[in-house]
Amino acid sequence: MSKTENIPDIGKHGDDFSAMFAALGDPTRLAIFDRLADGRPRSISTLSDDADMTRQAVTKHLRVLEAAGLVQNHRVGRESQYAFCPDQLAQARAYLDQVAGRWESALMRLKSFVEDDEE
Amino acid sequence: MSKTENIPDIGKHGDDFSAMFAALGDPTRLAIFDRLADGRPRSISTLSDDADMTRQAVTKHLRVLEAAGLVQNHRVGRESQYAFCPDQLAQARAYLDQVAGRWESALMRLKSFVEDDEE
DNA sequence: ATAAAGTGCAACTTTTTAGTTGCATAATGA
DNA sequence: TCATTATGCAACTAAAAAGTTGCACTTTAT
Repeated sequence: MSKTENIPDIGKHGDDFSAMFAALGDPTRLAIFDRLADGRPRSISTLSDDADMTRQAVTKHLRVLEAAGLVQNHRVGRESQYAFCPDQLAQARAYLDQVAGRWESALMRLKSFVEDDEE
Repeated sequence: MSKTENIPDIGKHGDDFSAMFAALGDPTRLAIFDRLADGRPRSISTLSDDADMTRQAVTKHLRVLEAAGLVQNHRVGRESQYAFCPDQLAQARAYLDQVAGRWESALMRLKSFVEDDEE
């Protein structure tokens, strides 16, 4: 286990993001999340209607999304409404932007290196 | 299975994104991906050095990332170099932006609805 | 009051994923 | 040449995830 290379600070914050990506990493969950992006809260039954699986399965998916902070739940009467929650989405976007930014910077450095080499 | 509500076109493209998110949804893989964002290709051994798991495990993770189009592999001599691949990352960002956009639009509509109601 | 709708909990099976080990093979350096 | 380094393949174990079923409970509508 040589520690020669610089070790990125993943593990400090990287795990958090991976949990959120994991929540989105299931087609059913991503579909639910995508659907809730119109702002309208929906009950579990409503969300289960279009899914080709049990209500219980959908419930589990919703709890995974909730645990990841991607949706919010509040009970109204006998039904529990799940609603889109934009905060974590913003976090995910910020993270991906940051990664893309590092990549761009690396490209720039490589470009200027090549240019320096050519003159 | 009532089809009263409008069904989003997830499944047409949503599954693709979920596969990519799933690839990023593991802390080890996200760490590798994050690390490769500096543009420097690295061999499997190099990437295994800092990981607290077997080289084979890292290899599997790299193949998952490769299958998702997040990294590229090419063999040089006896070692196989894995490099950052920005295309899919851009796709992911675009998708999240689109979702966030839909959410924003929904907020706007709600806002103007409330304003209309108040006057 | 009572049936129906919406949900929750718990136990269970099945499938996938993460990780390991052992062995074989190609490329490199002394 | 021969040891070393880097990798690939296959079989395996262990753990997590996905999904099911059955039953109980609360809320709503008739």
